[in-house]
Amino acid sequence: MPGRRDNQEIEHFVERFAQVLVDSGMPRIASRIAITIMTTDEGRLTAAELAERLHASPAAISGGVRYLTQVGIAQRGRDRGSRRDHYAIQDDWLYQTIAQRDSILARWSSGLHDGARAVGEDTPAGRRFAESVEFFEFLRKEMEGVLDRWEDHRRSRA
Amino acid sequence: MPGRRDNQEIEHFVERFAQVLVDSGMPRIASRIAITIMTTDEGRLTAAELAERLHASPAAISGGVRYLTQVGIAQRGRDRGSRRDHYAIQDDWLYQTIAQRDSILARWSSGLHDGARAVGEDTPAGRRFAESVEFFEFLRKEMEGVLDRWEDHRRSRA
DNA sequence: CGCTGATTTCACAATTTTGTGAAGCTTCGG
DNA sequence: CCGAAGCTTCACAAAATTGTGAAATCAGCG
Repeated sequence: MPGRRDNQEIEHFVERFAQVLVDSGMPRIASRIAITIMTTDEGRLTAAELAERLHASPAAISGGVRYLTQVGIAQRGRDRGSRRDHYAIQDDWLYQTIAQRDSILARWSSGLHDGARAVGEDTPAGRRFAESVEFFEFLRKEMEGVLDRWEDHRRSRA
Repeated sequence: MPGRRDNQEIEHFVERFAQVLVDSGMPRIASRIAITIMTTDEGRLTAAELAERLHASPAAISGGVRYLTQVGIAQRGRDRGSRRDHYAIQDDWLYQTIAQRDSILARWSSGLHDGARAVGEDTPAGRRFAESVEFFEFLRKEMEGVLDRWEDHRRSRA
């Protein structure tokens, strides 16, 4: 029967793509949780469902969702009449994650600025640092534009 | 005496900025090596000099420079008449590092594409994945433009 | 209120990462 | 060729990360 969900294939996908996110610095359990939720049509799961699908302990789920809610990727919620929390991700959480990279670029930029000061702005090494600062500042400005254009693109498609 | 190199301040800077790179996924020792070389006016150091400045073993240096040369950040070289290799970084190694992110975006994109297939392209979850694929493909195209504009900007300034 | 199920916290175990010391290999100069 | 300096490799130790089990806490319902 085509169109039937193949849970084993989904599990495989989750583990594989989780590694991609882990390589980008997201904690493993948080990556697995976020992707697993993303594979559901509703975009939400309870802690117990997550524990079952991921073969992980409630403690691990607890830690993972804490991370995800703190960085704004997931929100906790609870249905009326239920005792279980559920966790939902925004449809555009990957976009949000990329958008938040601006603060990372800022960190690089200011770090490099410190480098220029440390070695002396008027030295060859200092000029090398200054050049890098410029590059990262350029990047930050450009990324703004890129994200704006994506918004336009997306809206114009709807 | 102003303009004198303050080695202790430079050491502090190296360790601090190394953490920034580590958070972006670069191995610690490689980060420290790359930044230390960057703080020299010549843009190059020998393995022995690196070991001394970083208080690290020759083995650690060996592993670090192997990483750096493999990813194209540093090149090994040797002066005529010397027995020591030295390691140099490109002035634009940070630019190169960012430019290489394209392959990372590609990995995300293809991973998300797999996700759409795994859950079924015609499901709500599948559409969510498809949207993300589009976003990352958009990003890849835009980044090309951004880097080109940086090149122009840089050239026009020289 | 007190019971029950859900979630969090905490100490610890398993795993992974990272760097060291020592031995081995390579290369160059004599 | 030989000696020595420099570099690499390998087995292991130290440290950090990550997830578990069990106990504690919390929340809603009767």
